[in-house]
Amino acid sequence: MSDAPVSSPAPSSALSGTKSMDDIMALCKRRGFVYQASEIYGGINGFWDYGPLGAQLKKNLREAWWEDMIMIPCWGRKGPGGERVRCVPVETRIIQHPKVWEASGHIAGFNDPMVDDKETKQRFRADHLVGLFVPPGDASTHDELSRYLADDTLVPHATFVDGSPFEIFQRILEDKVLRKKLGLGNAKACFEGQTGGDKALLEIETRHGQRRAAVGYVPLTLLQKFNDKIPSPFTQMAGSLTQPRQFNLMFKTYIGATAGEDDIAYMRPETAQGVFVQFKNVVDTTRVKVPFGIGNTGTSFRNEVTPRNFTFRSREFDQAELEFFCHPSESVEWYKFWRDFRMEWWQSIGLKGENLILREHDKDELSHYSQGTSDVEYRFPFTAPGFGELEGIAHRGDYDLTQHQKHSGVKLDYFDTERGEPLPNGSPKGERYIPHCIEPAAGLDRGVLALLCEAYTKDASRPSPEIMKFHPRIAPIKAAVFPLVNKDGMPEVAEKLHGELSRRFGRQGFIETDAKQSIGKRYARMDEAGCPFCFTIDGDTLKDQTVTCRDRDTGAQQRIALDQVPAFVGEKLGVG
RNA sequence: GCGGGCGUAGCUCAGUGGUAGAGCGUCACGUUGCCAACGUGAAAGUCGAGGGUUCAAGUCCCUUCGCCCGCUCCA
Repeated sequence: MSDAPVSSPAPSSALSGTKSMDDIMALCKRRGFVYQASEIYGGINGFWDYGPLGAQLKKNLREAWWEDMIMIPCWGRKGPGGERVRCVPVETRIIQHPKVWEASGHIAGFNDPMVDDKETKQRFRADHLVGLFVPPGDASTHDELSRYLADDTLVPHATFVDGSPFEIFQRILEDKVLRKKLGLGNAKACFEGQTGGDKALLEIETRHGQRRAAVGYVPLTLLQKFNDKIPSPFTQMAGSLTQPRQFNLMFKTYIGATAGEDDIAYMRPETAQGVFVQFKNVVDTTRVKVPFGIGNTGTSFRNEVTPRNFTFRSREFDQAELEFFCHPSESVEWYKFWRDFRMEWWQSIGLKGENLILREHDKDELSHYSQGTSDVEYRFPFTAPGFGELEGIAHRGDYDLTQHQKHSGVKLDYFDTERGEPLPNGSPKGERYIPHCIEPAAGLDRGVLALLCEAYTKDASRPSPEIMKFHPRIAPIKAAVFPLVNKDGMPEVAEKLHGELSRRFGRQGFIETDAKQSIGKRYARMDEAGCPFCFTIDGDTLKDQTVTCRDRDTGAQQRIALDQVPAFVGEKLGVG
């Protein structure tokens, strides 16, 4: 932490789980952090706006990310190879060629058909439905049974959703009670060695004698044709399942004024693909050398099934993503490097303590192409005692560049002039490869929400019980200047100091001043808004040129020289 | 999409079918001597929206929208 650019506030010991989300939401509205979108029209489900303080808070978070990831990556630290980390930005469009989303897998992956069981009110993904298929005639070979699964002609004898075909297969083998319930006699595994993840073969006894049966995924086409005949996985009764319904998680739009079906485009569900699509241009035009990163920030859209939990699962949200490209042999080292740095970074802006965790995904949780994924997770009041994801750091291998190379027909490999056997003239021969990619992908709106939840503090012993303890670096209001009373020359001194602080720090956040009402009330207002420091001009200021500096978190006061105030603020904000 | 809860001033909430209320906050004026001080005054509401019952609806009924909680979902 010694190279972190700013000093840290006192760690907050309060667990998020003990804070009230209702209180936090009320304060967010009252102080202008978060408003409901389109509120005067009744609001619109899944969308939230930021008020003045929220907008500045989010801007500070985005800029902290930009500074520490792009301009001076990792606070100037060296990467695993001993060189400084190098990153460049791009800014890519929300709307891309529709093929981008075919290549990335989002159009397929974000269109999961769902089925509801009308009896039990349960919903499941249609492609998770596993059936036990008992053919009417004899089907003794793997191929013959497989044909039934692909044929869409055989209605399953029973269905399941909580497991892979192989797991269901094992359950049927081992569970006598289940077999009885399904009207089956003895069962044993057959075709040893041919059982696999997506189908498995059983030898069973039924009323009609010895049969061979298959366990496999129920094809979608079969569900559409026979869904009134397919038994519910929850009751094994037919007739209670709905038709498979598309849940379109991609936002669709139309390009051009005479929009028709040919003009369909999609709003991006993540900013990362913009980087992969421009990878070749960045390499060709900016003299970057692997290893290096490309950062991209901006708005993304997902038609969440159920937007919930304040701004946590909004349908429109901002991301800050870095795609870091490296040689395959160094990728695991870089993955660990970024994983650890990103955790440290969130801690550096105030998410201290046990509410923040780094969670390494289990092997079976990983995408098929990933060699490692970690989440930085925060214990929100609404997830406690569980955690919600703020950022995912994924080892994506060469998956994305390979996909786009395949779909676009454009070569996306990289010629590394510093690798390969030395040539007779001493220079390396060079090596051509598709770089591996490490992706730290942060949610900015979730980050803001975590900062709000972490900052929110209720302290009944204080005259103003609600305090937003933002880290000075991200606090939307940086400082406030008050005349103790609105006379005797104090307002003039306050005005001068306010002007000076505004000139020096007004780019980082608001500098407030207020001469109305009691000093306690003015302090209290700043506590709720999360202003870390208040400077008060009093009678002594006129005599000895000192002011009171009041600390938000403790309420403690110290006197400092009037002309030292800008230096004091600069040091606390880390901008000298 | 299902089930439950809620929706009255900026916030927190009272409100028995019969005049729209309180506290806090906000603003103005006065006062002021370091923690939501005090006094006086003011602004602020289509009672979420639409329809119905009634002489009369914030209150009863129906529909709808939004928020919260639990399911479901989150490549």
